[in-house]
Amino acid sequence: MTIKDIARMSGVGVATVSRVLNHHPDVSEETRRRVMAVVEEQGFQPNTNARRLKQQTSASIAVVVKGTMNMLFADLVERCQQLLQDAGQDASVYYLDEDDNEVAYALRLCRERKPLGILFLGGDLESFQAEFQHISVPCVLLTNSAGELGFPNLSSLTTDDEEAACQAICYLADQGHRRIGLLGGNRSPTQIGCRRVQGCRRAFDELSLPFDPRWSELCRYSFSDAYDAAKRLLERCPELTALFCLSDVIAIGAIRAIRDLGRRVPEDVSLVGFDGIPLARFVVPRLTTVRQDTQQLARQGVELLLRGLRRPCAPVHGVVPFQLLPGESAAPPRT
Amino acid sequence: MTIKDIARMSGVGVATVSRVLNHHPDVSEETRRRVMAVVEEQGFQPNTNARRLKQQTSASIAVVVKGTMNMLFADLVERCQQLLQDAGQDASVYYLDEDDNEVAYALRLCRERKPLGILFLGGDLESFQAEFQHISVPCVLLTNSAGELGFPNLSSLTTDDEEAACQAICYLADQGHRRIGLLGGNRSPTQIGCRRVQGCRRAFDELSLPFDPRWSELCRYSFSDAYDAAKRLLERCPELTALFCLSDVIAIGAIRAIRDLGRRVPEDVSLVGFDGIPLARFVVPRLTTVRQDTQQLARQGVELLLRGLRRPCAPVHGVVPFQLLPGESAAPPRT
DNA sequence: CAGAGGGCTGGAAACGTTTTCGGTAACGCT
DNA sequence: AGCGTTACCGAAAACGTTTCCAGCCCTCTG
Repeated sequence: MTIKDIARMSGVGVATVSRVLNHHPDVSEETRRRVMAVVEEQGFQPNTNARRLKQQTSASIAVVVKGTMNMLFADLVERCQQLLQDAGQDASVYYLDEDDNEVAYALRLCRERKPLGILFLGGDLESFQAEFQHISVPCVLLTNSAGELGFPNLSSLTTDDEEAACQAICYLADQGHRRIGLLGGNRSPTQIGCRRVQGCRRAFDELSLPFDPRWSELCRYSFSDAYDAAKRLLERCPELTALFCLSDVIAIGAIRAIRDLGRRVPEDVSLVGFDGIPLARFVVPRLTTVRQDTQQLARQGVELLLRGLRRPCAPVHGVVPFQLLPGESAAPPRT
Repeated sequence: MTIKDIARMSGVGVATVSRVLNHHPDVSEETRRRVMAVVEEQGFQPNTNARRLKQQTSASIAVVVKGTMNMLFADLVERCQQLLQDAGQDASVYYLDEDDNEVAYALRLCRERKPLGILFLGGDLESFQAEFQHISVPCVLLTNSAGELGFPNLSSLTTDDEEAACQAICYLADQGHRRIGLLGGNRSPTQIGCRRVQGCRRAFDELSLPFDPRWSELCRYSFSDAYDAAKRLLERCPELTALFCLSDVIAIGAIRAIRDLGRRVPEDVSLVGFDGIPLARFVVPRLTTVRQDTQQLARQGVELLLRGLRRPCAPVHGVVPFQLLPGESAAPPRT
């Protein structure tokens, strides 16, 4: 059953059927009705592949998730998918390792699947600008900023990582901590990790706190990597009384490590996380953390992408609010 | 950049390029090399839409995830997506609430998106047989069984929930527990919850353990719902010395509740979870749990679906192995 | 009444593949 | 030399749409 059959059955040309199906204005009301009648009766659905081949698009949105272990994204990807679906868009989700080059991946996607637009969840386009300029569909980057890059088809939405990290450190300092370690940030430090680290530095400076570069350990966003890194860090630097973890997942790995070292949270080591995933309220002890607003992130991000889809428009680089959420994992150090 | 360009650049016909790309045997080694060189150099990727139009195979696989909070699915969906992608299939993921009717949803998907096949992650087709019979594409149901339903286009893969639950209860009984509570199973008990509960009953019978219906509390697969349910259960029945939770997420919510009640895990209340999510090894205390083999589940499930895609074949209803993973959350009760 | 213009329509050319079918060259055999 | 076989290859016909373009008919204007 093709458009041709419909044309024959309703006594019109294929072009007219196509026009009816696409709600094209140039077709008389009477013809439209006649064609639609046949379409309905036959339960005809136009062939998606042919349609897409001709239109040179795949009619779906690609959601590229980088750093899949980060539980923040689980929430985010679900929200985005929901929102896109509500807007009548089909979304294909692609999960990438932290090691993968997301832009190269997206580029391949563009060639193979021809998505209408791309939603990046996490990832760091700054490192891959060269590749990115070959991507021409509208893109939105969530949880990271792409403002300085200045691509006309790229918007971004992020939490103010620097300020949030700064406040987290201040929170710990307020409690009396003076030797604060840093846990997280990729092996090859990403922009996002950098911004948070920078916030920490600013706090250290403002508060005249010491910072020894040895007090920092890089790790991926996974429980087990964080576990190992936390062990290394605390064995190397037992003088630390607090740790700022660049994500909640990392913080949870660290809690386990601290306990396995025979120390306690928060009595011996205080902990502040980042992200505010639902789990943070339920682990023992409850995490003190920076909550990113995933609802805003998803809502505005999808909005931005949809707008770019309708017609090209100037890129937006927004910041969504965060919230320091006190838990039980940070307390004054024992004297 | 099309196959035509590649043909021109490597001085062969389009048919030959196509043959090379499709690993067709009828092409000399020398020509193959020459063509591949150009393909690599240009980073050429054949147009999926054109390919699919010609091959008469359509669009993509729908992955319908029901019960998104269950962290087991986060892992599973990612694995499935990866495997499908490796097989050259595009996967669209759809997240559903536990309240949604997944079959009605899939039906709508079939009308609107025309997926090639459907992979159900979680969900309970038994309740929606009437709707399901209108779905004609090949389907695979993961983590639940659909054997008794006998649909020719529906395969399923599940852990032996009953046996696993039975072993979990035996494990607790071995430690000396005699008053064991049950936590989980949806408000409207799903098939999967039923099977686990049935396993428990069998264990109770075999071990001649008492079971008071008041010792069971239903809840969804979410931290907060589990938290509330655990509180209700333990306040109502303080005599319980152990809880079998129908998922790890529920167990984690329960741990929090138990602590907030001023009791300790495992000293006052022992806990066994279900699923074996990565997090289980990192929470405090480490969860004793039943590990479902997500790798097998995903691999075999995708395999089954792909086979059904190629040509209709008899449905398979498999069982994948599980493993009781001792942690620190279950210990002998204090006398 | 001629011509212009607008509303509808259908034919046909794309879109980028896969695959059939026939053709060429090389080779071995009688 | 003639023939059959084999190994490779290219032209061209699909696949089912969308869209450009040309054409028709009508109405309106001068």
